Amino acid sequence: MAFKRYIPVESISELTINRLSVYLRCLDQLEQEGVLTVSSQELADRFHLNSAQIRKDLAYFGEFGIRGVGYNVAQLKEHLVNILGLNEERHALIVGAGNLGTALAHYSGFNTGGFRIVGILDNDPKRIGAQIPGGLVVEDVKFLPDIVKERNVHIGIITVPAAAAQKVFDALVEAGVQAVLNFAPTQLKGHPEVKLKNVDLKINLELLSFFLTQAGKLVPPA
Amino acid sequence: MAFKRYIPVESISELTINRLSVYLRCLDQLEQEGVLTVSSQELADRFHLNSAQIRKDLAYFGEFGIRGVGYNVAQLKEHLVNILGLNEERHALIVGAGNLGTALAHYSGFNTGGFRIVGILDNDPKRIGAQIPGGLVVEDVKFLPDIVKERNVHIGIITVPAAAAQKVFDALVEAGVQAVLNFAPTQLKGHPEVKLKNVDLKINLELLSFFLTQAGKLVPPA
DNA sequence: AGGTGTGAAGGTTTTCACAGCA
DNA sequence: TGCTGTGAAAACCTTCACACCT
Repeated sequence: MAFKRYIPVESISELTINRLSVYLRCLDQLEQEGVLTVSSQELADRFHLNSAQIRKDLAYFGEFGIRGVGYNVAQLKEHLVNILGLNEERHALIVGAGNLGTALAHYSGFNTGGFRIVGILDNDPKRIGAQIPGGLVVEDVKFLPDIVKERNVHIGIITVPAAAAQKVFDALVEAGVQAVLNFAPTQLKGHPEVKLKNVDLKINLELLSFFLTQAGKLVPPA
Repeated sequence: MAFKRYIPVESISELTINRLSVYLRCLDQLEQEGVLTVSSQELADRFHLNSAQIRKDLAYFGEFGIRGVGYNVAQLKEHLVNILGLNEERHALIVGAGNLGTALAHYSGFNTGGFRIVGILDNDPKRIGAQIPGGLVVEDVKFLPDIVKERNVHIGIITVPAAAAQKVFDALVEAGVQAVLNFAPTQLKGHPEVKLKNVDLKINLELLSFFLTQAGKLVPPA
């Protein structure tokens, strides 16, 4: 391997990082099937991806393949786990014990593979004390700062209504959380030192609605 | 307005369509505050967007502004609602009555603003018949084709485990559904005539984990 | 004056295509 | 031979900057 100049991680696109997760899912499946080695072309054909893109994405982080052969499935999987930081357990705290927050608290995807929900908070006395399947109990949001420190929370998850989201975000940042996943449909004012990722589920429905409505139509040009 | 050559809707980026939804949220908020008129610059400042991008996104669909003034909030909102097809009610069917599916069935974001969940299906006898808050009852997935036709389902929502997702997707397509939102963490083989949108919630957590792990680190260059 | 609509410039991401290595 | 890793090209997306209109 030739000498390499190093670049900061911030210069890698989120699109690339998201695809690493996708590759990880694919490798999981191949491993379960007992496949030991896979080429970028096989991966691409099997999972409807682009082989050059796979190789480029991986090349940001090292040289993991063997020319003429491909990638060792187990090894590449481990590399991806390390790159994504999934080797150490991440603690997440949910704020907002409505439908979505409650569902995420016992959603298997959020309690496996390196992640654990360590608490769920609300400000509504009717919700505080409620049992969540999986063992959690809804706690009062006023304890947020203590909980973040005591339970070593890395990631905050906002599932409160839009109007309350900014206050919750500020409180999470103030308490020292480094990363936040926001499900509230509102544009939060960002603290630059905290990584914020917005997920508006309804946007996806609206996108589908757009295609249902507009299919085959013509619109003015750019 | 000058003559315009028309372009197919397919040539407009999903990124643009997603931003239309964001603009709609912003306009909702401005309308609630009683703001009647807004310029692209004001919108951008207020919600941390880019004014040129707002104007370009809107320009795909027509000329909605008044030079020297800006946009009429109520009018622009109505234009966006029409563009996104939210003026007519969209029927969605959830397949998979686990945590996530159940939560989405009574998630307010999925039962307002043009959308209505008209059913939730599962293949597990222990779940079939269960009451969902909001009035739905879990039904047997074997009735999927009939339900799609009888209830005029436009959008399928897949919340089954990854291993079952492809079969559910094929069944939805077979039944005549035109658009599908897939929450299962797997790469579905697409039927080209059906719009498929994947949402893997865990990918977002993994992205945050990546930034927590890699913050400030250096990696080999592209 | 003031803000839209839009060509053109600039930046980013994807894809191509092949040198080089196992 | 066969596949990786990677410059170069192509495609795509964002931002600039200003002509034009109200």
